[in-house]
Amino acid sequence: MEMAARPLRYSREDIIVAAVELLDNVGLPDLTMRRLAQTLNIQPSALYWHVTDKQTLLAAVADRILSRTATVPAGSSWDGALAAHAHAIRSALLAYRDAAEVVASSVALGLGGDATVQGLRAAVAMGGFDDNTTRAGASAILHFVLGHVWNEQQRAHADGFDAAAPSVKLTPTDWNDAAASAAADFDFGVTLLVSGLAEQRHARVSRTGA
Amino acid sequence: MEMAARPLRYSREDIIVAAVELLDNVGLPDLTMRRLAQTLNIQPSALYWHVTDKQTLLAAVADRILSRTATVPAGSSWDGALAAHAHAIRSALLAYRDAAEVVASSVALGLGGDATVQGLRAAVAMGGFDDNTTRAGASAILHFVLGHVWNEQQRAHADGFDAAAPSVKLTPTDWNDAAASAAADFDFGVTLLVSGLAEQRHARVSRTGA
DNA sequence: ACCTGAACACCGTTCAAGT
DNA sequence: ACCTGAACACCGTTCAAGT
Repeated sequence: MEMAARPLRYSREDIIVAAVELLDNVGLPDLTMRRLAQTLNIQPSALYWHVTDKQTLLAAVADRILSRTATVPAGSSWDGALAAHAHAIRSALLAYRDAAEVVASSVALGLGGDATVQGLRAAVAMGGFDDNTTRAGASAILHFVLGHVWNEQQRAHADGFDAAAPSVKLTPTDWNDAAASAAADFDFGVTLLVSGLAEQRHARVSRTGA
Repeated sequence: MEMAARPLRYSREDIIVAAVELLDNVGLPDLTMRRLAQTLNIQPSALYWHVTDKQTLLAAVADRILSRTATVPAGSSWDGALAAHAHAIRSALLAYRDAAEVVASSVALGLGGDATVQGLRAAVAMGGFDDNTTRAGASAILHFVLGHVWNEQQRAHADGFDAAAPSVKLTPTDWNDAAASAAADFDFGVTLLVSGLAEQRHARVSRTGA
């Protein structure tokens, strides 16, 4: 029901910001080019002056959602920095509806999340690992983070408005428990990967290029 | 160009099998209800007598793709069984185009992959971990596997038919190298999680329910 | 530089009706 | 029990044309 008059002209940035907002309001399945155009009071075709296609727009949306997670907290241990980074990514994703799915898709397509990957690698590299280990370790962490939060957000949406399994009816108290155990499970997964990496460091297994 | 006459009547199983085959042939974006109906020589609406909607069909497709990975190899160590299971899931996914994306979506939706999750948990449980650790550990592994193979399959498709980054032109030799290093990275990720779990076992950290 | 208008080639899903 | 025919309410994208 937004009736604010539109500016005479939009920038590409405006389109991306509006897309992030629409994503958060209606979810990924309803984030369509036509609906986005509608909220901006322009024709659908006008969007294609600013972005080449929907996939590219979604990649830009993903990068914007992740934009505050690129910096590595300096002056701490590599394992602490890595865990902190993983948690920062989770927080950024939880801030927008369906964000994990959008980011996971863009990352899989190789279109987004580049700065975030760099940040994770930087944290791993602090541990003095070789390049291959750094790359593989960072991407293992990223995959876990995206998969976990994707599940988390999907369950939240299902429990919020769906019948799901009619046998288990969730009360607000259960909802808090679910959120707490999701956070605990996330932390556990991160710990698993970080300590696995630490173990690798101790074992000094050679992992030089293919 | 299949011109084989269709049977008088299809079963739900026939629909699922045809969907898996179509997925492998044309990929997920082109796996539409209308196109599936076309390959079966029936009207699109006829599909809805067999399945309630596309989401449910895709969940059934996911379960079928994973169907040969549910059993735990008996008589080995828990960590060996777990790693073997992870590799079995990867193999099953690599057998069909875009399989990782289909399975990841179904798992996130909570609609499929149940038997596979049970199998992973059974392997972890062999290590004598408590229920929470078993659940969280198994799902961490599954998230990594799905994320990794999703990337792997997406890159394979991009390199096969796309311009991608015109700066790097991939030769068949590079293609082999890429496949080998993908396998190595996968194995490394699995090792990270398994050894992280082993470490947890040694440390005997209490992780009783929320 | 930025947008409109109109079209193209599609989607998933429902539902009465047929056999 | 299984399928047809026809419709509904949408999609993403292109492209000439306007300002």
